[in-house]
Amino acid sequence: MGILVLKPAAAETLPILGDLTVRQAEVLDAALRLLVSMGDKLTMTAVARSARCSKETLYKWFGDRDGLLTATVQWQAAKVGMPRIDRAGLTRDSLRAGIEAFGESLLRVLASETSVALNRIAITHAGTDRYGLGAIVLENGRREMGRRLKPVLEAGRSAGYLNFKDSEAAFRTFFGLVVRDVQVRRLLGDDFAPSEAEIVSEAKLATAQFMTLFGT
Amino acid sequence: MGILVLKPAAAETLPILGDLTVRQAEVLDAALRLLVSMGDKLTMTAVARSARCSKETLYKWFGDRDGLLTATVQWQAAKVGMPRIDRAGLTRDSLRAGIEAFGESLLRVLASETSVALNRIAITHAGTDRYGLGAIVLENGRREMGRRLKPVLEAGRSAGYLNFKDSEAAFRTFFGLVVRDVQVRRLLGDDFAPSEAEIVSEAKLATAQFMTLFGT
DNA sequence: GCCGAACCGTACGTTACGGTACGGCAAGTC
DNA sequence: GACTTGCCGTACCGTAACGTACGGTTCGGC
Repeated sequence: MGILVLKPAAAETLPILGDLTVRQAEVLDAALRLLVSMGDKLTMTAVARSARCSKETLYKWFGDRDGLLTATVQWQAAKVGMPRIDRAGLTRDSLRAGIEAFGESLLRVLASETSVALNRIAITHAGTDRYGLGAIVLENGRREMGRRLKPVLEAGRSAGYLNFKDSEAAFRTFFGLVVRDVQVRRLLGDDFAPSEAEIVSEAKLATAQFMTLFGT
Repeated sequence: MGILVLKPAAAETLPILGDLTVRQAEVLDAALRLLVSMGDKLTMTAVARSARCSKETLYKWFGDRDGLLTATVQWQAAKVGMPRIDRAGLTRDSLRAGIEAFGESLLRVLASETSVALNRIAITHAGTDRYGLGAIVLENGRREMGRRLKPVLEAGRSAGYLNFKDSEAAFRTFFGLVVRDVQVRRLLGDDFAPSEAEIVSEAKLATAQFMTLFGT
């Protein structure tokens, strides 16, 4: 539906969102910047001006405002990279280091201005839009993180370093220990933001706590 | 500002928000119901119709749309009750039970439809409104919870049952252990919601984990 | 160098909603 | 019983943003 069935006649395409031209990607990047700075007050005219394209083109490509928003969110969500942890040659230390690095990355992303803006827009539209921005953010954010870390946790369990019943529950506990109230406070506009040093030390602490709870 | 300096000439007032008429409270209740069902798409006309009052009255009482929204959020936020834990005759068991009850209540509130709607609207408006809905929700929600639980944690430490440096950090960890990804997922429209039994058992687990990390 | 398609820039129609103005009514006061 | 007060109901205005239409322009293909 909508954006996913785009069939651009042009040449160069990007292997994402079901074929986007580079021009379309540029437009989405512009939209993303505006989304971060203007939030939901983003207007079609502003996007057109910022991306130096016509509104007619926007409507032709993305259908309507929701379509553009959806494409933009998907575009960014797909770009976010969570580290893939190496499972070969697992030791207690490498496991711990891997989990810690993952926690750092998680916290860094969730505290970022872009993530906050994206989640804001998704939350705003949650419940009352047909494209399901919330579902997209959930799928590419929280769910994807789970998919990345759980195999590692299970490998750690197989190696006898970790002890838990349900890897989903273990992941959710790790998520809670790392993120705590940071995301909600940022979403609500609390103007605190963890420094890079704090991100590192908080991820370290959370990992230590996680190992205390689930380590053998 | 705005709503807080209301000087209604009428007789019966409520000891909140700087004196509200019961009629005004009725209007706010109606607005709250509409806020839950319509979210940010709530319209002044709809509120007026639902509360069976005129738009003119709405504007006279609350100034403008943001004023009404702010008053509604404050109205509800002030109604939410977190348990005040008894600090007298503290034992290991009573401490644990108190923390656990607090966790239950916290989770129950944050997972509720009303809380989700309120936080959605506050997040939507965060950063770009002059009344600071986000700040209000933060102050009456997350902050107030901290103010309630921290004295208890400190009492537990004084009694030698708990061990931590910073009570704020300890509270944030407890928050993370209890809430985990529940609030964000609900905000994003994930249609899972913990049952009452799950709320109880999750709070119990989180408390146990918290005691493992900070208990003596 | 010509053709057609895609695209730009912009002006315009439409709609929805915030906010205001005004007539009427019911209740309390003198 | 006239006056005041507070509120309802509704019609109305202004603005802002969505979505469309159209003439002019670029650009790839031959």
